[in-house]
Amino acid sequence: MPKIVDHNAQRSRLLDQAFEIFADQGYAAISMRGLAKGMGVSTGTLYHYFETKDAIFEQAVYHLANRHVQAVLGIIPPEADLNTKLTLISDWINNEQRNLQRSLLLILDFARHKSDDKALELVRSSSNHYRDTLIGALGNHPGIWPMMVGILVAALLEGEEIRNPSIFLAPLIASSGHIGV
Amino acid sequence: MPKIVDHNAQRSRLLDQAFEIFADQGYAAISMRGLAKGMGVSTGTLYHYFETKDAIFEQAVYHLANRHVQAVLGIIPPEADLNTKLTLISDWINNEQRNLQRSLLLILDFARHKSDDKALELVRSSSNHYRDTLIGALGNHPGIWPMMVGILVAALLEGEEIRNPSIFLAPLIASSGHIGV
DNA sequence: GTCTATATTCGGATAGAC
DNA sequence: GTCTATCCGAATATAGAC
Repeated sequence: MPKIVDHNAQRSRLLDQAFEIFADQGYAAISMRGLAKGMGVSTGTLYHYFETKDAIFEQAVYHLANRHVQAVLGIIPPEADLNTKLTLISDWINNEQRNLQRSLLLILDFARHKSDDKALELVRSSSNHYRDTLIGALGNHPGIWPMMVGILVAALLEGEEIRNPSIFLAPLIASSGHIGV
Repeated sequence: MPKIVDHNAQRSRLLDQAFEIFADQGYAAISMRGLAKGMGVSTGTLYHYFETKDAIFEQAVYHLANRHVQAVLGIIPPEADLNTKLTLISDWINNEQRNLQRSLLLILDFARHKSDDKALELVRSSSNHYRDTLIGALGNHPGIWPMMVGILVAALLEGEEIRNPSIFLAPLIASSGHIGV
């Protein structure tokens, strides 16, 4: 009988590593050899688990988006009131800001360099995944998604850490009439 | 007699061209040779006007930031009321969205690849230039800057055009008690 | 033209479950 | 010992720089 490894778990581990490398170096800058070396496997192994370099990238992005989304869903009790949910999400953003910013930069970098239809679809669908999760948790208040994205990017531009994102998010929810007033 | 060209005007023209090329290809991807070729001048000419590739990039970014800022200041009568100013800025964002997004992507791309102190300072100071202009025109309402950035980036992610940014900006101003209510 | 570097392929080596 | 998923890395083909 053949050597058995948990194919899915191994795949998942490879995707995590691939994401780190892509996020550090950018999509175009890293070669399959460099990728394999950085992951401690051979190019052959990489092709055993994935079709192409594009496929690795695509799946790595989705993989991390899914992990993020699951993490948010996991910490938000559906029956909690809006104020509690807002606090929980705000804390989560604080803790995950580096990773969220890295994801965002990687996606934008990818969209910049590869602007064919498939690439744009990847960008759109992974960003929608984040957006829909946020809206699902806090409700569809106008501007909550651009504000969320802007908080992450503005912090990058300032070179500072995000302190308390709920300061900016709360008024948007309040003005829709669900909190305070 | 030496050939006379308006040194400043020529410089300015070169910076505009350089920005377009950097914005299209990214900072790391383009060589001085490629830059010169794309601008239709020799590398010698380039080095006559600028010290290094870094210097060209830095000045090109500042040059465009200045142009944008001056454009905004030019269309906003200081004595206009807040609603009028908001409408004017909103229209301007609509018209300039492509260029604003390109600037933003270029700056983020640069910050990603060169993260030494000088690079971070360039990022910070050019982004502050935009932010202070916005705040100077509309007032320092909490969240107005991240919202502005987020509107631009979220549109990139969705692959859609920005329609009416004032929908998102107005409530922030209103909730500070200067408009409506 | 040469040279370099890339993505992808392929024949074979290895590990480990039976 | 047998069998095969897993893994390797040299080889291939192709593209682009110079």
